[in-house]
Amino acid sequence: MMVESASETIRSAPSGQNGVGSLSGQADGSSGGATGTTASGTGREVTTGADSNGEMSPAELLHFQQQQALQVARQFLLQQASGLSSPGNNDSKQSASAVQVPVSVAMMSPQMLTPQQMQQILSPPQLQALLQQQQALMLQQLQEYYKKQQEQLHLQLLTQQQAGKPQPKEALGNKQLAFQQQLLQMQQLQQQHLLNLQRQGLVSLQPNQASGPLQTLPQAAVCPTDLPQLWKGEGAPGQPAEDSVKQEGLDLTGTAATATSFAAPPKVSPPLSHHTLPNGQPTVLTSRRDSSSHEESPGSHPLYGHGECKWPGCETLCEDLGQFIKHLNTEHALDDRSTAQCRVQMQVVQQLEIQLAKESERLQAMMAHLHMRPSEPKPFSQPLNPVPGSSSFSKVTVSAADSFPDGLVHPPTSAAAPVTPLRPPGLGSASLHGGGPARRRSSDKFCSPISSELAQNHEFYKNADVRPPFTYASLIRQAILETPDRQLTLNEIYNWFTRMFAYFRRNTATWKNAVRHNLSLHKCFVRVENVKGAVWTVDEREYQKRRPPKMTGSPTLVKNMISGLSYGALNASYQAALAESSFPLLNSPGMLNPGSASSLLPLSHDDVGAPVEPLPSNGSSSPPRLSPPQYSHQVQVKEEPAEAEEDRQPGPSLGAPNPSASGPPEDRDLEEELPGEELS
DNA sequence: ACTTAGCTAAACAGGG
DNA sequence: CCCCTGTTTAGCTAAG
Repeated sequence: MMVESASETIRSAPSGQNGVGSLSGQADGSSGGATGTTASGTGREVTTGADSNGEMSPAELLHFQQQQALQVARQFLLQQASGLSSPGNNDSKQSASAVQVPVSVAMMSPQMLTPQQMQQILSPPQLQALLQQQQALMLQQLQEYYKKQQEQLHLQLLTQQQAGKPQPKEALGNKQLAFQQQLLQMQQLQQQHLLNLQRQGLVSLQPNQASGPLQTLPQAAVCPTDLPQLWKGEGAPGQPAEDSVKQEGLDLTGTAATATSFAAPPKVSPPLSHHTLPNGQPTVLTSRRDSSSHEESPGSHPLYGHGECKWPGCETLCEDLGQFIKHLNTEHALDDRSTAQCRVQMQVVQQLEIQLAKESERLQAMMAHLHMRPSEPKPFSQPLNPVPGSSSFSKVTVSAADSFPDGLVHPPTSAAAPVTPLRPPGLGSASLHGGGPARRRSSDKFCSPISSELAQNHEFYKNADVRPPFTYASLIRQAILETPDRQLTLNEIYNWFTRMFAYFRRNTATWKNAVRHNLSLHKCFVRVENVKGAVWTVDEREYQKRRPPKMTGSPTLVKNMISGLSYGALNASYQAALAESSFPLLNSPGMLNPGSASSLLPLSHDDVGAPVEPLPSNGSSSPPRLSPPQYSHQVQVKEEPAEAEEDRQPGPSLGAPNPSASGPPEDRDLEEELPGEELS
């Protein structure tokens, strides 16, 4: 009894790490604290600084403020540049979790909770590519922006000083006002970054924190209507030109040359995919038209859904599309307000992108830390395809939208808008909800053939401390089936686990116990006495027995899968299915390109939980299915165990290199090590 | 509400 | 005695 309670606590710990269960709660609390302090701390400094210095001369005051602001700005830059290392990981979960992802999500949704999960979804290469882009962009932007700001501030300062004395109080007041505005802008910017940091950084605290600091800002920042002023007229006092300059500074394409002190690592290819949008106006127009023209063709409109207007902050009910259109034209016409809102939205998107970039960066760091092998870098080299911002974190969006201050003009990065299903996590779905311990049952069973997922991401699992979305049983089976003779000693199974998954390099007592437990518990695992000792084999029949019922029948599920998957997912699934058999052979784990996948021949599909396998007959259109019959797969006999299992293996046939009977168990170890998977 | 599957913890036994 | 391997029981959670 006592023990039990103890175990309880213990258990909770690990699960906590997984972080799934506690997504929002935990995230908010912990990370929030950490980041929050920093963030708000800095933010306040600036603010208070300004307030408290009332006694100084105006010029001094300004100077002081300026210095402070700049300092803060620098800090941010630094943080941005180096802060990736921060271990925090919650925030991503949070954002992800909260989201109500659109379509694509259906498939991948669950995954995104943890950063790890997110990573899973996005696939390392994608993340990396994205990350690189974003990171470069971000740095550039920041650099430029801050530089401009500095220039501007100096200019103002100068102006003020020159005119200072003779100037009447009024004038000075105006200038100060203008300056304040600028400062404000800067603060906003900072806030934004803070937000970012918070989000990415770790935990979240998002809600609280995010809103916290922002709220401290003058409402103007948040108020859409005021936004235009900020970017349009903020320079009022004096230099219209400067405004534009400033804006451009943010522009990605902006001359990189400007990058000075921070010499942003020019990594990545240039700012590629982003187009420059000089000002808000054009942008607005563009985005608007775009959205209306491309997505909605039939009777729908991207801004219209569930009978209401989805314009940010507007939830006006509209009975039909026509009415909505009317509403759109009247309420959201091209005016300052709409423009401002649009800009805010742009920022939201950008923030998301930045966040994604950060998460990616973190992933990269994690992988690096885990000795990602050199081969990994591949992704980097081809940062080309601008992975469409897979910004499906709606939660973030929401909060951001609400509170986002303005201050920057960014390219719309249209990419982010259309949430494109990055990768069919057909597999990943499992762990999605899988909170802590892996309640991945569903995925395991239906949608993700373990081998396929592994094939695609084994590199990832190998290096990232992410719990694989499969049950122990399926993993064990996979381990066994992967070997030529389809049998493994317990110790070999352990080795496989640790070799294949970074996750299983920790908490060994726990998972080993689980492995043993599973071996004993499930009939599908047959222990065979061997000369050398005992080995474990898989009784496919038994194994299949236990899972069939699941999704076979559920048409809805299948449907969902299909629809949710979209072609991309489908591809993946299909690929996965194909890949299954040839797991070891797969090489490009992280990437999914159908093309290559198709090249693989479906040897057999052993897989696991394969969704469809059990009931091929169900007429439903199951995407991935391969010909059912052949799943005889390679399980061929092992040397002596002629146990029950072999009934069904038809024949060695297909590609399985069958070592067949001859393999001395002893060697297994060796063999096992090298086989394909390692080689990849 | 109930059942099932899966995970974790732990006790226990046998063998080396 | 310790460790490893297996087996078994129990509690808990998520999902159906």
